[in-house]
Amino acid sequence: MGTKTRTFVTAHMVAERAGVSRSAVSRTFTSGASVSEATRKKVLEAAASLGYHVNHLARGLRERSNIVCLVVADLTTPIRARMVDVLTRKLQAAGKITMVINTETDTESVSSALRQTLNYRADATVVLSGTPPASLIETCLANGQQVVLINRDDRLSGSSNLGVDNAMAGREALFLLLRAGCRRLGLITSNARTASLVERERVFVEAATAAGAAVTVTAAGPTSYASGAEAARRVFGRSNAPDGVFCVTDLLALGFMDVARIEFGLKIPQDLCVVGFDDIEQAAWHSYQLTTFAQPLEAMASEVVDLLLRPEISATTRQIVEPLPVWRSSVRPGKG
Amino acid sequence: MGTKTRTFVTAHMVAERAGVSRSAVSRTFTSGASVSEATRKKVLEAAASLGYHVNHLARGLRERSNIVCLVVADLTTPIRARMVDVLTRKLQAAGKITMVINTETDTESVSSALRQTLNYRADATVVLSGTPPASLIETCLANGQQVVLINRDDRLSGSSNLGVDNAMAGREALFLLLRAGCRRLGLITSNARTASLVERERVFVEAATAAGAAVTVTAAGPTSYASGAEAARRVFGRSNAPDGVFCVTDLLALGFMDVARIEFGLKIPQDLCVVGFDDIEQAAWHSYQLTTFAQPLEAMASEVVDLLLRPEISATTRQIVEPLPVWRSSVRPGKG
DNA sequence: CGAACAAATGCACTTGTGTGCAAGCGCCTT
DNA sequence: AAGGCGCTTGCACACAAGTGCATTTGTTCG
Repeated sequence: MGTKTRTFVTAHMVAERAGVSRSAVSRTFTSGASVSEATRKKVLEAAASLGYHVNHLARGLRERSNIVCLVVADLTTPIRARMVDVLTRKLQAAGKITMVINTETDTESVSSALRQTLNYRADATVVLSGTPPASLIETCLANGQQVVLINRDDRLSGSSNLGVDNAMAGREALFLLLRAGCRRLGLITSNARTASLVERERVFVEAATAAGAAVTVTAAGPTSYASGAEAARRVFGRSNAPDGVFCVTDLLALGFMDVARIEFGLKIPQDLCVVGFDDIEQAAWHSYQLTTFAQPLEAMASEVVDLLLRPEISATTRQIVEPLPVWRSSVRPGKG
Repeated sequence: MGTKTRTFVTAHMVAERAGVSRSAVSRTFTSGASVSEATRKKVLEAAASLGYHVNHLARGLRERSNIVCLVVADLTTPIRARMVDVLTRKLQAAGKITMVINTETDTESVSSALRQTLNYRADATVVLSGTPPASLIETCLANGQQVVLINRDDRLSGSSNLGVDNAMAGREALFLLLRAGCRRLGLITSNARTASLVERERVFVEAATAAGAAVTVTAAGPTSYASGAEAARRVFGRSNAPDGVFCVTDLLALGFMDVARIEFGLKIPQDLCVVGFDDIEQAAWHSYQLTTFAQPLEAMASEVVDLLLRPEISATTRQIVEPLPVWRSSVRPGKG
């Protein structure tokens, strides 16, 4: 039976109703504070009847806000959606609340996102997309805010960095394709020159040329299914088409596979082997069965939470986690 | 050159640095307040050199917090990810910041999410998943908070409700299948008895029996690709298998299609017609080309923002938007 | 029964901001 | 030149919490 307040219930109102001081109300909701069982009960009753909820904004004025900001672009992408999902879950379990700032990947968008982060006194900012300018990271740190960059350029100082071992994936992808007997290699990437994508490309190409295999690199647009499809049209429209490709992203791989099979009648893995990266849900679908590398999202999220809970030791860390190879049937098994 | 503060910069520090009163600083960052150009400039310089950012938490003590909470489950689902994407975008454009609370669909999880919402003095809560108890909605409203339910049960009073016309989709799906010449109909749903899913099922089955067509209903698990796949195994393992199915969700449809084609060798749409709902990105992929209904997410998000900007007229509204049929090639075209 | 000690309570201050009110200041007009 | 008017500016309060310190209350032991 809440009386029509039309405004938020305050501790003061609860105190009045319960016939105690406001301090008593505050202590009732603070663990470890000294309140008698009798007043505690009175307060809880009054609070329940009024529908009182502690104002975390006011609490955040004196102590930590318990707010963590997630700066992210391309939220609809399966891998990003999963990152946000896992992170929000783990952060909630650690008593934090998540603010999501949906941005573009350009510097200006990311910068304004970071400023929002400061406006809301977030304990920490986790950047999943885009690359913030070093000066702004500096400002965040100067304000006592932690900054964690995930799969970003690792040369940014001051912040904590967390990323998967892209070099390992590049080498391993090459190994899988060579073992399958592929001789004309292709690398499919996007024209978003993210540090992670560039690294996977670089290592793959370097390792291939070192092994004496030629690689043609194709980038047909942003990191998407459509770009993978378009890349396939370009690649198979030319002579000397590849018989084994490494797509730096699963989304690219799936678009590439669809066009290769449907428009060019190729059989996978008989005529063409494909390796992806991310292990998005769709890679496991019956139509694709894509061999790829899984980002250990759970472990990465736990690592982030760990960093946040020990603010001290986090200065300029660089954590690298190993991607997990997932063998499916888009690559021929090695002989023997 | 920020001095190492290790704590957030306050308006007081800026005032000291600029040699003015704290009020002057506050007014500088409040549009429409009266400040001379000279002091304004001094303040802005001091603020920039210290890296000052207005504390929105403190501001939120007096006025609206500009925080909007999104309560959502199954965030990795493509349709949910898109909803969150579109909503965060529109809310940001309207000057709001989004808090995401990732919950399960059970009542207890949703309830605790709603309480968090109150704790952070959110101006409004938007519920995308699960169904909160009416009493808690009442509490939110009594606290002056708006509640918007999207695609939820519309019998919940007090809140604003927003949803797509599920009945229309059910009827139209039946029409498409009958026109394609399908005679043995199937309905694939999940065992998550969401109001939307139940409604689509109900209308489809009722309209079918009214038209003299038999329908077998199959639910093989939660709303997912795997459940759709499992449903196909059950349906085609029996005699009298359907030649036209309406899957209440695209994800179910895609799993169903994959198993029908790959494990049972059926051709779509020659042997089997499939209609989905949601128009997720994957429905448009070359492997599927699924005929489905698009949720007008942009329009729905705009509607939500509209509701938030006019708090008065929002009491107990029920807005229904029309889903948009998307014809692809998983259903045979009608003759003629 | 009184003293000593522990628990509970309230006062007042703190956090960072916005703003009403009154005072200060300068400029224009009569 | 003096009054008036308008633009600035600072003081003080409000917002909603947590907490140190002093005070009150209650209990137990001598």
